[in-house]
Amino acid sequence: MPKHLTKSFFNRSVHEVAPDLIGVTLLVNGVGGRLVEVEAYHHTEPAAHSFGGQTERNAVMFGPAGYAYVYHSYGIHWCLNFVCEPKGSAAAVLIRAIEPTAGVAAMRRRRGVADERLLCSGPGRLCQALGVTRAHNGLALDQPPFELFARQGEVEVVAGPRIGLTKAVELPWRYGAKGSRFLSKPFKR
DNA sequence: TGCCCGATTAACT
DNA sequence: GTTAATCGGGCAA
Repeated sequence: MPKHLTKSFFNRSVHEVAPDLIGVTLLVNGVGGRLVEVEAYHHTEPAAHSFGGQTERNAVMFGPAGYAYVYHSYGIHWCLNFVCEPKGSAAAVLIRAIEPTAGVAAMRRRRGVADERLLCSGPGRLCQALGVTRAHNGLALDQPPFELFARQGEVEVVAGPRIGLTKAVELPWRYGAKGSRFLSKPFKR
C-alpha cells in the first residue's frame, strides 16, 4: 500500500521537492491522479509571486510548508501550488499537469471534454477538473479534501525551462515524467 | 478609486 | 501563429 505524504515532505528545498513530486498521486475529494509536471518558484527570483515581499495574495507562500497556495490567473483560471521549505522562505511548486487515475467521470463532467489527455494537461485545466478554487487556498495538504500518496517504483524525471513566464524564463525549474502523454507541453530531448 | 497586467486556455485565421 | 476572454492584486494618483 502507498503511504500518505506529510508536511515534512515539503519542508526541504523546492529543488528537492519538485522532482520528488513527479509520480506522486494527488487526490482532491477522491478525484485526481499521478503528478507528471511541476514547476519550482522561489522568492529570490523575479518570476515568483513572492518576489518583492509578502502581500495579501501570497501570504500562504510565506507560511509553513505543506499547505496549498491557490491563485487566480488571467481572470479565468485557478492554479494550484504546494508551499515548500521552512516558514519565511516563500517557495512553492506549481502543479502543471497530472495523469488522471481516479474520478475520471467527474473530471469529464467538470471540463466538458471527452479526450482524457485534455482533462488535466495544464495548471488551469487541472484545477477545473479537480474542482480546486480559492476556497482551497491555505488548506493543509495532509488533511481532507487533499490526499497525497508517495510514488511506487522508479520514475524518470526530466528538467527544462518553465512555461508562460515573462521573467527569469531561462531557469530550468520545470520538472516532468519522461515520455508522459499527459504533459501540457513536451520536453525537448 | 482607477488602471494595468498576468505562473492560461480555447477558438480563431 | 495569433488573439480575445475576464478578474483580482498591486501600485499610482
